[in-house]
Amino acid sequence: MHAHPSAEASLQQALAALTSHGFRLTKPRTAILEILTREHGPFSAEDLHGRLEPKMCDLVTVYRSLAAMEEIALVRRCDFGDGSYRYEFNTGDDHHHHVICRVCKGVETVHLCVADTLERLVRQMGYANVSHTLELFGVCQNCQKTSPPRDPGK
Amino acid sequence: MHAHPSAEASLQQALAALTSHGFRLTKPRTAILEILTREHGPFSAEDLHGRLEPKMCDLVTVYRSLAAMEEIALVRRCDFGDGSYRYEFNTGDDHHHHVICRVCKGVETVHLCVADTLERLVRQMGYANVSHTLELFGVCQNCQKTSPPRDPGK
DNA sequence: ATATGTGCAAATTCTTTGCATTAGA
DNA sequence: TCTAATGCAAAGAATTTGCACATAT
Repeated sequence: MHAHPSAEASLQQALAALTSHGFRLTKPRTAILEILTREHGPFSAEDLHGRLEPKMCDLVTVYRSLAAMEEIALVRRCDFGDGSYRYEFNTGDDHHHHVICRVCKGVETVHLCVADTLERLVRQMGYANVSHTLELFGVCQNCQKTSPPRDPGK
Repeated sequence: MHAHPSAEASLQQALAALTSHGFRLTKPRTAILEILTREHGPFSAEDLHGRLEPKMCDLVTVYRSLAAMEEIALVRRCDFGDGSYRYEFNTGDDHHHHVICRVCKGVETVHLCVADTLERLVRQMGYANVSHTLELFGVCQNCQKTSPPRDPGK
């Protein structure tokens, strides 16, 4: 049972990327990447910190590690608009988006992106280096059952 | 020279909406709505506060006013992922998105949305009450001229 | 050996809250 | 009048920074 096509391969690749960029291979960084390559997430810094072995490292180190990894595009930082960031391993090839349940905060992945049209339009407007963020929100099936469909909510 | 088709009309409508929802018509609220209906923004709370007459009100009041207005859908809160929120008047009828320049932080509006396809897909996945956020980022023409196209950016 | 990484504490930034005072309706 | 709105100060939450100590290369 493997979470990803090749979690192990991704991990090795990621570790190599770290060193090739002049970053040192430390226990916390390795541990963080192990989690990120095995489970899709995305995880908040605190989530991640909680999943690490008890005395692995300080929360600050998680933040700093993630910052380093984002710098070299090993991780993507997601913003679900709830005041904290989530991080996920950046496989590079699969551009995808998330559906976040407003109730249980669960996250599913949508492997379809339609923003290319928009990006093209924006390039035509004269912008360079165009990118985008797109997140979807809703109430998942489970949560619909649990609480009757009230709250037309935000 | 009018910024919007009918800034004045929007303002009156907005003020009416406030009272009809049991909110009182105060100077700060009126002033904030004047700005929001005249200029598209979106503005951060501090932007707005800076545009108000010197002693109009405290920044806290701007936050509280915007919260009230968002509650009754008079304003939309945007998240550009830079750690602060921007607010814009919600005309209701024009679903649009923004292009944010990474360099000068300027904002343009894109009157085209392609996320309907995605929303439909997500509904098919079983989600109710589906919505989305979509923001575009790039480097505007001006900023491309100013500084040579370095920084492949975030 | 030596620069990079880490822990701990404190600073920052944006936003929200508590409470006494002021002012709409 | 009488409740809702405001100002000021302080609390909160997430993230970042400073600095002495520890550690990967």
